[in-house]
Amino acid sequence: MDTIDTPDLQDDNIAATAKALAHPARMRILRLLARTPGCIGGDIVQVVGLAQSTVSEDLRILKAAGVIVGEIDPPCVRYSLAPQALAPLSALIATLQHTTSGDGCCLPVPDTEGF
Amino acid sequence: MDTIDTPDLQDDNIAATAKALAHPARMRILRLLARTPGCIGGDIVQVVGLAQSTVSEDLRILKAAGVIVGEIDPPCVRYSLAPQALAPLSALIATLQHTTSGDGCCLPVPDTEGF
DNA sequence: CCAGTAAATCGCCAGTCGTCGATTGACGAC
DNA sequence: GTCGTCAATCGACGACTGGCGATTTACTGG
Repeated sequence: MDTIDTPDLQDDNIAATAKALAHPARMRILRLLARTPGCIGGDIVQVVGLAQSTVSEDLRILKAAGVIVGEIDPPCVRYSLAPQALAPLSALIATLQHTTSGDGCCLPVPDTEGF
Repeated sequence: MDTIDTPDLQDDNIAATAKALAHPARMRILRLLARTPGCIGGDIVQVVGLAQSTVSEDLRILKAAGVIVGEIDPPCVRYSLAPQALAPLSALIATLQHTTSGDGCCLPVPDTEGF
């Protein structure tokens, strides 16, 4: 397994992506955006049930991690997923899963590199 | 109150898994274990270059998240990956990545169009 | 028995995170 | 010009995390 030889620069990037996901509220936001691409900030505030400022902060974090994008649509802002940002993390997880197991699902390693 | 989100109680679990990955040192440990299954704690301390107590704490976190297991081999402890713990997180990421593309796997993907 | 090694745990500190209310900024409507 | 709405930002607070050294525990070997 030479494909996983510590390219340390990517580690921080991947860790940042994982950190963006590592919060139930942000995960809810991502799920919501997966179901409803282009929904506006106010809707997200309703769904996650936190203060508007808190949700705005979470959206900022997700935007900074590159996993969502915001399109200004004058009264509001429409958010959507930017799933290509998940590719490095996905590749790492696939590598870890690939080492000793082939269980779970039908596809062994999804090729997320050339997405 | 909320009407359109998933009733999935695994959100906290997935967030905890992501949190365990969301740290460069722990990511290094996982990469090392992918390369060298069954290596002992002392080797991990050498590789990550942090204090023994810090590495032990990171190993505890990874163990608590279920992504590694430790087998006591009396002078030492041998650690290995437990990649099946990554499956829920992997499934979530796959869902997010495939919101608009669809896939032939067993995961139920919400119907969305427009990519 | 005691000594040695490896891992886990403890106590502490500094830094970051999560959350909130309040405020500000942008922009269309009137 | 003024107002209303929505999002972003600010300031503050408590809670948690990451890191370390020091200590304790568990087990083997003499």
